[in-house]
Amino acid sequence: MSAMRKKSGKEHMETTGAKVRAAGLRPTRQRIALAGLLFRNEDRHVTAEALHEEAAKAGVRVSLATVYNTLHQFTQAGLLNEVVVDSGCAYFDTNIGEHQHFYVEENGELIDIPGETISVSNVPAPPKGMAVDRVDVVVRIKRA
Amino acid sequence: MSAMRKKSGKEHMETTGAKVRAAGLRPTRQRIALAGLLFRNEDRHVTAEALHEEAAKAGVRVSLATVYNTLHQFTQAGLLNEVVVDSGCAYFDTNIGEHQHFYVEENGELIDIPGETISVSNVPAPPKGMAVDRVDVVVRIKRA
DNA sequence: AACCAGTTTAGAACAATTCAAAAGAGATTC
DNA sequence: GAATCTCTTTTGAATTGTTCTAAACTGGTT
Repeated sequence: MSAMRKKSGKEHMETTGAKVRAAGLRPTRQRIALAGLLFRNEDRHVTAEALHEEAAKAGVRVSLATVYNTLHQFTQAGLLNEVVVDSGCAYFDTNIGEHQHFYVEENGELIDIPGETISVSNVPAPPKGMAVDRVDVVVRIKRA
Repeated sequence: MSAMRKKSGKEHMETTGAKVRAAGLRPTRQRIALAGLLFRNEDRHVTAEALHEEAAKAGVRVSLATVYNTLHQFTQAGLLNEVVVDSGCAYFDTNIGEHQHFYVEENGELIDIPGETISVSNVPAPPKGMAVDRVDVVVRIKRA
């Protein structure tokens, strides 16, 4: 994942289309464009609003509703992870591997912490009939 | 904290008033009533809406705006902890000690995990100029 | 080219939360 | 105990982030 070769523009569009298709989603103009923005370079953290703006700036006309739909579909398909760090605003992370985050409360910025770094031990067994879905760790930081 | 003796009704009101005053807040009827509901028995997790309803049922007339204000003031005063587990709804926890949570995604229920149970190690140093405010661990669980 | 199911769109609807202005109530002073 | 001052509460409107809806559109197939 982190050892990802940079792709040329055309090559990128192809892999992007394939990615959408592989997720079982019809490769529409909008989904390909959004996937293009999301999976272009390194790992990213976006909000729906931010991605919507970014698409607009890139000259792609997509409605906000579609951005929301697409982010959720990608998440469901395992292409994105939803990160909850703030009630009132949903973040989506292109890094789908096991890892954690620094959250800068001041400006809402998210920073990845590689998955091998932090270790969480002694997570107790959940109540009868329940199973652990995932363990989220958020390190909230502020100006020193 | 957990070895808290149960208080009689009157005694409870007194300690409640004192608690509000000690937090540097004027002990108004509303704040005392809400503190009364919050710090009555064991640890609790509430949303603003839930506490508002609860107050109504208890015959206390408080506006929703005041519930929000009060929850935030109590949080700022260190009487409550805000727990972020769901974008779209804020939880407040009367347990202000170091501890973590199970979060039942299905119904939005929060369950305390005692502070000594889970251990998180190797939290990396935050970026230059930043300091760790706190480390939140949420164990998301679902029906097995 | 025609067709259908799946998509997108704009705008309305919604839910949680905050804001603003006016009325109300602790605390303090006389 | 009334006047007063400041902090609080209230109501209802405003905001924000997100979802819904119905109609228009489009990718894929025939």
